Amino acid sequence: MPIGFNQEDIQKLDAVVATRRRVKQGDNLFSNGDSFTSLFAIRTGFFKTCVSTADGREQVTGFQMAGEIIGLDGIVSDYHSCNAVALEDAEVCVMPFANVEDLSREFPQLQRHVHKIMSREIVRENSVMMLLGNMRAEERLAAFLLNLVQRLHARGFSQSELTLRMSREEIGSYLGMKLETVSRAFSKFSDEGIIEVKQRYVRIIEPDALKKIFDPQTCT
Amino acid sequence: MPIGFNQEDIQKLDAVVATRRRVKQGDNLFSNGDSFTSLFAIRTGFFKTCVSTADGREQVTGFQMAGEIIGLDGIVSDYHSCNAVALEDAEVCVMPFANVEDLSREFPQLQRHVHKIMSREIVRENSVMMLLGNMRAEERLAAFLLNLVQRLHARGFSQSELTLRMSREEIGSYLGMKLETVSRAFSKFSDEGIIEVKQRYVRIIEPDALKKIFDPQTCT
DNA sequence: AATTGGCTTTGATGCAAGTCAAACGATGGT
DNA sequence: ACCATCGTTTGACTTGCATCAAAGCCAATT
Repeated sequence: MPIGFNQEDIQKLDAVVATRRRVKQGDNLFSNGDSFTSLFAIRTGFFKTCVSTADGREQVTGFQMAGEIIGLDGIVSDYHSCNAVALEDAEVCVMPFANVEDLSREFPQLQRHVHKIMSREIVRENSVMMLLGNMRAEERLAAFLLNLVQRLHARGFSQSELTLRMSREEIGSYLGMKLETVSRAFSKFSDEGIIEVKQRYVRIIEPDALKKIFDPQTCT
Repeated sequence: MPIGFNQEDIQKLDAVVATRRRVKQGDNLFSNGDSFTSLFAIRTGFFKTCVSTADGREQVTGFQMAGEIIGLDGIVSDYHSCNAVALEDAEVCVMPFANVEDLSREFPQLQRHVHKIMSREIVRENSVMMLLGNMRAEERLAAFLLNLVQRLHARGFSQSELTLRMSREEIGSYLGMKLETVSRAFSKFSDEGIIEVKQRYVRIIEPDALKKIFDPQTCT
């Protein structure tokens, strides 16, 4: 929740949250084609969102963790155009979008907050397009790891250690590469002493080396 | 502008537009790092938006035509994170975002409209991610052409003929491929009699064949 | 302790797209 | 009309990643 509200406001703002909902690992919070009614704020757990073609190819469009909002894809056409899958047991706040809009009109701060969340998602997707369109496999993985660990750090976790919630295949789908290529890139980084990998546990030994792979110019 | 307003409302809504602005071909409407104050509605002309890395690689993130809104990337951090370049002489309506937010609070219809525009952009980017992550060169170009001609048709232009406003290199940047690969894909489609190409003029002879390339399953 | 199944790693090979290079074609200026 | 410039096409070659295949690792189950 954004800052700048008094006690009284905060009580009203609680009204955006209708209920909470638990989602078991592997279950969908919502699916492509579901009618859209609510945004979801992740309280605990970890999600992926993905779209798929008619012939079954799947593209992971994002990974979301506690504090992030999912469901924005549904606003435009009143039904969802992607799937949101829990990668571990999760709990979300259900925020009926009608409530969000009503209260946004009352509280400019909330209105601004909603706009920023949507804009942030647009900007994030811009940088994923850059990743997919211009970068090579190892650059993609380096950028991915740095982004993940940075977001986890902002939530109070370590900035050098993490446990991946997703498989090699899901990472590959997000980064536009095959699971074998993901695995090879992990092995390469590991051989070079940049990271330590043990299954889904990753420790970043040389963050600067990762940054350099991701962006060779700025990091001499 | 969305429907469902009466005469009086429409007059008030005119207040979102502060001024108009002309942008010459090749000029930037805004650039990465510019402070964000306004959204822009394209009246005439054609734009590309693009982001770039420190080492100079550029990724076109979208092409925008009359009636579309650009500048949404600036909301989250109050400065723009991409460049918007006019691909032909253009005119835009400048809509100071403060006005948009103020009037959104007054007119739920406008509020909804703004939300939908942002959501639509998120969904569009999702499908570009699918293109970049999962599709091969010819599929990407087929999808691109179909999307372009569909948007032009919605504006009253032909559904079988178009004049590209962008170079092979810009198409390639958008689709994550090199200009030579774009050119080869055009030549291939042309050899197969699916399209006719003469520089930037393109006539779609077999739209169904394009759809089939783009999505082999659903279009038997 | 052995078995099963899912995920991951590693190796060998093939291919789509990138790179390099040259020629061609349009366009605009002198 | 000519030339310079820029964008495009095409060909020959290279390469990074995908594909195919096999083996290894780990956790859960019997």
